[in-house]
Amino acid sequence: MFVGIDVSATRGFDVAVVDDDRRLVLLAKAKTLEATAVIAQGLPKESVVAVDAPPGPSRGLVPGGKRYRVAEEELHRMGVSLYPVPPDEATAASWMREGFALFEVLAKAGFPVFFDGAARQGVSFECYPHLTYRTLAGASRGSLSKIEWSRAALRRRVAGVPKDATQDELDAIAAALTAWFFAHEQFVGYGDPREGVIIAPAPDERDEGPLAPDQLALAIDAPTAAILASDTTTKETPFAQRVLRFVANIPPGRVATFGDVARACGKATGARAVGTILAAHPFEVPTHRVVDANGRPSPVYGGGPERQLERLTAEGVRVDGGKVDLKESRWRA
DNA sequence: CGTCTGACTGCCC
DNA sequence: TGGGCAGCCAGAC
Repeated sequence: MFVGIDVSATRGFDVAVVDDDRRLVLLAKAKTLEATAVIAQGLPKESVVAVDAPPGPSRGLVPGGKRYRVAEEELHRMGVSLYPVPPDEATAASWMREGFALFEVLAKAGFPVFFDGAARQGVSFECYPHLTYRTLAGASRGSLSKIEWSRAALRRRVAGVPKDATQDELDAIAAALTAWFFAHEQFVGYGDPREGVIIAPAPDERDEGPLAPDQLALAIDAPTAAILASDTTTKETPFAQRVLRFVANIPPGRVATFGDVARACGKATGARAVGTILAAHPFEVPTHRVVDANGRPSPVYGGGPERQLERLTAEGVRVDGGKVDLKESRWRA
């Protein structure tokens, strides 16, 4: 089985499983690391697990005392940006720390991290869905929204992708697909093996896509399936999920405007709706990192706008005259 | 369903 | 610089 896991610090783990014919056989959300561990333990030994998160901190191998990883350096040179992993675990973003923990769980379940050498089964590795999409759909996203672009990249590569899949789910499927390419010796790795590599597909030119017609079937043992079934509620709409995922990924010390979030989530004029969604999830994502187009905090932020600015100040954001310096602190994903 | 409201924006004074 | 205002989208009846 080829397994993909999308990690979110606040909303748990999305898990996708693809079989050898590239049919999606399982798509579910596990809210906790423990639930994910149960899934991992139920996997066949010869599975390959791809995770959208780093396995460990930077080892400082980039010349010049840089703090990020070699993989980030290499991808940056290719025009692919990703949030850098710091050398010290304590300052890593919470979703990164979830990733570190997940890789430990996977190792215990019989899937140690792959560092280099020939592809083999019974391993886990880091992937980056954005990079996978880029390889499969082309570098330019054009006028497509992120989710449309993601879906286009997976079309004809994986059978059985639900029409209403969220971005989290698509990312998990992209990870599972990356595991498939890895196991079929069609992959490239970025980074230094001593530190950890990011794996991306390198599709064979003769690649003809999934071999079987669309169909969904559970191929996991019953106890695991039962746990998944009880843990699969996703009440948010796809747009709301994208918004929450995006905001969850704004790093400490950076901010985004409501309009930035709306644009990144595929609805350029949906800034107001972003506010609606954040208001409904005040504790699940770092909403203090979202400010208006002038850099001002929300008048109705829990605890007051001053509290929001305090939190930002504590993260190192410069605040002046009741507003943040957007030029300096704005985050571009 | 239709209608209303809001952690928004850009544009016009 | 700042207030008014129309347009916008998701969520709540």
